[in-house]
Amino acid sequence: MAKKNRNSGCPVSNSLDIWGDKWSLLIVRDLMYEKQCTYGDFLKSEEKIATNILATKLQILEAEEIISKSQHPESKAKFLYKLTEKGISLLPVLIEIYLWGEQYFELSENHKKFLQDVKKDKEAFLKRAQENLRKAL
Amino acid sequence: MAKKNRNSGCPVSNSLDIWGDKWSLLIVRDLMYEKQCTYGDFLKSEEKIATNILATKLQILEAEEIISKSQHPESKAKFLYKLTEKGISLLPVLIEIYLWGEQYFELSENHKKFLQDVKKDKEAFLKRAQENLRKAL
DNA sequence: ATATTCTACTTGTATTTTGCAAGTTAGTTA
DNA sequence: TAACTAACTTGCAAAATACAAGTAGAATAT
Repeated sequence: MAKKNRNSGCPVSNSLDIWGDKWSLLIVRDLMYEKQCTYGDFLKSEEKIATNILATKLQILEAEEIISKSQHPESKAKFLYKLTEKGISLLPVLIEIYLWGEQYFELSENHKKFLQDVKKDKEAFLKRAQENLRKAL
Repeated sequence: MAKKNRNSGCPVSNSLDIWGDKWSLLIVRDLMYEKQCTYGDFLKSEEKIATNILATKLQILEAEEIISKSQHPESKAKFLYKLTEKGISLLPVLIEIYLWGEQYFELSENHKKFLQDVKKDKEAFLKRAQENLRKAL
């Protein structure tokens, strides 16, 4: 699972090479909400990612230093996944995707509530959320 | 090439179902820069998309009303692809991806210049760029 | 202590998507 | 009217995705 060579010179292309797929940003989304997740937590989320895909994507995101993997303080059988600083800096991207999606899809109540919060003051929300996530680093 | 059923309730998941891949946002990027492109223009861009993939992605993006296809005013052999309003509203997403990528990749000179412009005043840039694209609608 | 369950995966295989190379067809240009 | 261009399509190989089942070590229940 080595890093691919990225030489496009375009930051969009290089970024999409890492997390431009159906699942990576959903993993980041889960970590934005939960701060830290176990393997099982990811499996539980609504979109029902297949376990082998999850394993692969977690490996890639860890290799790219977007997430980190650490021991669970209460069990040797569990691991905790968290966003790194590089992952936390993806929040503005994620929020803009939320805001775009809001315009064109029917949302569930919890997502509506989340966006209400975001839209009150986007910059303030981001700052708050990112600071909050940094505490878990 | 029918639309898939999207019922996740999460706007991120629903959005990624449409354009969560390596190529779709690069097509949007090209249209942000160029305003309107022919099929051949897309093929010329740096990342060298395969022609069958391009055809498929253009179809999907058109079906999702993110881009529109119209006759070229000067030739019956050519078509013009443009961003729709739905596509234009993807610009904030694209810009945040640019800004994220800037932090973690080496950029080419033209992308550096572009970002310098963006960073002077992000909101103003977006408004200007979006208004500019709307003129071509 | 040991059998059962839990947690984080891995493996096998089918399906879908991506990628490359080579057509094809209608419209344009020499 | 022949060559060329533009926008695709087709065929096939390779890779990614998806589903189902299995495994190994740690925790829990008996």
